[in-house]
Amino acid sequence: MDWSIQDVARLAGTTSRALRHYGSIGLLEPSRVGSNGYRYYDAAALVRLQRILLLRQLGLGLDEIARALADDGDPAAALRRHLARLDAERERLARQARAVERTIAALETGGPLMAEDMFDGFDHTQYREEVVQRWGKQAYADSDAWWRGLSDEQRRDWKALSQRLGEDWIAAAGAGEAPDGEAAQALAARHVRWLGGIPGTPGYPDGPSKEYVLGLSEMYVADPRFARNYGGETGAAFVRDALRIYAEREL
Amino acid sequence: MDWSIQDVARLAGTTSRALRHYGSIGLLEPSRVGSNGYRYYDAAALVRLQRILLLRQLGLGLDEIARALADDGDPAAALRRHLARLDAERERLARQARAVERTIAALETGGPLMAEDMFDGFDHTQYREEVVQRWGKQAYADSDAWWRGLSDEQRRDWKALSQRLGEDWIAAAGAGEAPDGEAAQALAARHVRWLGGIPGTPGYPDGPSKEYVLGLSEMYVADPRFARNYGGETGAAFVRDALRIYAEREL
DNA sequence: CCTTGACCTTGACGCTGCGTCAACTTCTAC
DNA sequence: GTAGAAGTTGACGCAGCGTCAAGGTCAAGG
Repeated sequence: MDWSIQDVARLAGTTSRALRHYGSIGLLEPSRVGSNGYRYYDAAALVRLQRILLLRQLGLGLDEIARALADDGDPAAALRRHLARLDAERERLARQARAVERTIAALETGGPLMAEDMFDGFDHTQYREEVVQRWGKQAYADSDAWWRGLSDEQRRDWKALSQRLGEDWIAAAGAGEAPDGEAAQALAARHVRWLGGIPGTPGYPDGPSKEYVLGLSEMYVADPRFARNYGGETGAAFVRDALRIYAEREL
Repeated sequence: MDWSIQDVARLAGTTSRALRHYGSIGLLEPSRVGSNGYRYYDAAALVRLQRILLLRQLGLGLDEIARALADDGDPAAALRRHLARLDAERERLARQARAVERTIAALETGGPLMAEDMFDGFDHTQYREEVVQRWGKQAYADSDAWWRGLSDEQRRDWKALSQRLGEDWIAAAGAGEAPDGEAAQALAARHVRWLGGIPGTPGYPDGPSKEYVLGLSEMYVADPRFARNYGGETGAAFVRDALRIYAEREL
């Protein structure tokens, strides 16, 4: 008992083209192929197709569907991963929407700021190049959209927070604390939480990955623009050591 | 005073490939091209590039950016349209997320419902084919995701609401009301609001479009499955007439 | 038996916004 | 003069099919 490709498409509410596509990528093979090349599908194939279509409607990619439906795949786990992605995407869109709103407001009150924004942009892009190189364009665009979405007050708060963190690091280094000591490790934990609040950091929103923290801490030392925030080269080295220890222990 | 493609890319924080792409689609031409084929950009081009990149970071497509930056384009209007799209997309994702959550819950409590869901799906797809034909796959997928995202209680509520609407139509038709009378027009308004609550309807979430209402009302008459909900062919004709008048007047 | 029309096949381009080779020419500096 | 950096024009790749194109197959009717 089997059906032609058109029958199946109608039954399942999809198209014959999609079925051929699924066949060509090995996601759903016809149960039988006639000597004339016609594809035929049996009930088992239909069940599998229903599962595929359900997962598709929920927004999963075909490769993930394949993994989820494999013998050792776990559909529920795949769905949970997907849910996390959906939430992240939704947050991204929310940030972008806020950025768009503020841009509209700026356009309407301040006139065409889009040109005057230039130099701010240029200054900004000294960092951009590096961020993009190290962590990808998406990361930069995300964090930039996040920044644009903040209000002036929120930006002030953020700057103050960042500055206090820097000052505390400098103070700790100046006080002769040990990088693996309690004070430095507490600062490291604060630093990682602070990082986690920046969208676009790899691993957001679960918190930054170990590699990211390690790479970043090296950058603090290597790059004078960052090092300056932590009291120059020696201060940055202290930050790096403390972060490295923290990352190895906790991440 | 102009810059090479690499200079511009670095200054603006993008890549030479992107600049060439913008050139090839006519979005940003170099201000000058050397006899050797090298591209050079002047300050005006840089300003335009900054605008382009700003809009890109806000998520606009290149074609919309082109329109927004054209002489007769309105950047603020483009941004507002974009904002509406962002919100719609966010809602879509929210619905999809809810659907995913419920599917996870169903998977974990009821075991593998994904197969048993089949027949419900098959029954469902009697309509699917037509909905897809008339209003596109996206519309169907949206409304299906919406339906899956509802709780059992919400579904009961929805069904009750729909049924009451149908009963009220039948009652009005039976009472000999005129399609352009106050009672019928009030029902039509209710009907349109009811439609507007179904995601995936063309025009959602602003309310259904006039064409959609007109087309749908014809379908109520033509298709016995829908006509049944409104008291058969004569009842459906009454609904159609009332809706048509309402649509012409109000939409 | 032949035609018509519905249904099937494989193959290939299109969409979005570039990243990423590839193969070559040109400029710059030593 | 030559290495190396930077420039050029193609062209493929990605996700998931939609959409021709060109042609073979099959059931029904004249």
